[in-house]
Amino acid sequence: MDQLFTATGFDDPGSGPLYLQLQRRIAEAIASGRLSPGSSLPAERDMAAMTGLSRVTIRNAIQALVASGQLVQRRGSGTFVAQKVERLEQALSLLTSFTEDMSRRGKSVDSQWISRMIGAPAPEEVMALGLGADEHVVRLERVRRSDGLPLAIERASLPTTVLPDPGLVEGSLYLTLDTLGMRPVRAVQRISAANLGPRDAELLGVSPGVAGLRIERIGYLATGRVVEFTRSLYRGDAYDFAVELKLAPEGQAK
Amino acid sequence: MDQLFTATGFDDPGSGPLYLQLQRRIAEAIASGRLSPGSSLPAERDMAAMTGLSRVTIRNAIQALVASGQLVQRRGSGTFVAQKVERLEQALSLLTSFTEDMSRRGKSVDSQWISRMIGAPAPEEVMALGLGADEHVVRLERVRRSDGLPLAIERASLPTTVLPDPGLVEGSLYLTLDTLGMRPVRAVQRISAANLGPRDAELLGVSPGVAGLRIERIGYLATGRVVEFTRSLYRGDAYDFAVELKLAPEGQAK
DNA sequence: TAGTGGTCTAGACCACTTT
DNA sequence: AAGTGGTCTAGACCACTAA
Repeated sequence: MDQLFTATGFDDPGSGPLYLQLQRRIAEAIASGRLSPGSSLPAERDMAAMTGLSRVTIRNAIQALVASGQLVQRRGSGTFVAQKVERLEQALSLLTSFTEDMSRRGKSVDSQWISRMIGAPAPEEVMALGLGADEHVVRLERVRRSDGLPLAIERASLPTTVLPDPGLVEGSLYLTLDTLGMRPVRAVQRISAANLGPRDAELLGVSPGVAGLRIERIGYLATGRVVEFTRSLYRGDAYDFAVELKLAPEGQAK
Repeated sequence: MDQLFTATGFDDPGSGPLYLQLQRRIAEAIASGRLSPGSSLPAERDMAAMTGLSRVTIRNAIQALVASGQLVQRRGSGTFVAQKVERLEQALSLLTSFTEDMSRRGKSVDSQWISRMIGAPAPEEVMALGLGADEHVVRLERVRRSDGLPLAIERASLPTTVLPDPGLVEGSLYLTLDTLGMRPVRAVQRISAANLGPRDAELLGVSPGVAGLRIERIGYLATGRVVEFTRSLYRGDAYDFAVELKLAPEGQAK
């Protein structure tokens, strides 16, 4: 960190904007390990003094690194190199719950409940769950953590006819459904990517704008009845989903 | 747009930072349609004069909307509301190529080649393709577009023993492999989310930092031989991947 | 209380696009 | 040539955290 923030080497003409030059310097220092995870950077005002740049320029350089999750800023405290997050991989070919998936690979799992409630369904929920008039839904909203690290936000909606009481779910949702004879045997998922909003980012402990994996799942019983409608948001830097694809059988091709 | 940028209504105490208040105003105007896709916003200096805020604050408000793809800025030209992008959905259960997938739903497909070359494999490629010593790889890099809109960047690597000449691929890679008797029947994909870097964002016509869907695929012949290693980056706002999951058969459970 | 990041300002010059 | 976004500065006050 000693010669990282010097005034030397900032020659505008060839190397682009100053804030990008500084950003590159810091990114390389992190990648090379010269700045190790958890270590703190100098205060913004100090960096400005050391480099001869203005504080606004310093902030501009830092901003992208915060947005991409490489740095973390805490007001009143400082700027720090983010902890490395081990990237987990989930097989998508099998229908397993978060809890089962994690414990299979020896990770601890816990949930931080945000809300558990019964209410009138939103139009989106009526559609997804195929609800009749005056049917109600149970909503379970929680942050899923593994080894203490927030990995995903899970927002599940189920008809009260499937899950009468949200208090029944403690750990695994699928385990609870199992005991009720309501475990889905089939599910359809839609996967997309989106920048995390401020609220979701805070729940996951990352900066707003970081890329997240958004997954919508509708689970079915063997009878074809819909039992769950779950919207999850995974940290993009912490999760891989693996899928195995097969060629369509000749007769089935369309 | 007439009363969108007035000085009224910016009372700090209750509503948070000024730039967030303005950002919210603009986002709502876009969502409600008062600002329609393609229409231009006033120049930053004009917005500053109209609202009584400084230009820096205006830029701060606009920045997040640009980062999330709702606005587009063009130097020397202006700030515009982004065109709406129809969200496409791809079934992941079947092994199909981009070209086949798109034409099945009646979209035009074209590719913009970035490079087609033969070279020595990178370590990553040796790993994925299971290459021997002095085997070479064909690299195909292109931007995939549908109806003229860039949707994905595709970077494919194949052993020269599978595809001797990159010039053989014009449209669909899988169609070309088909004629060579080298079409994969099975593939494994890994899906994750990442913020797009400046180069990839430019190729896709979005702003750096926008969330993208990253997909790595390894394709196998019936014999088990690896034929392709493809890394793709999809626009997160334009693509959904759909997957159907099934419960593990009892006997196969582990 | 001292130090940190968060916000905000007024003004400046540059690079680019449009006319 | 005029207008636009892109970059940069010096200085200020606020909100939060830590000792």
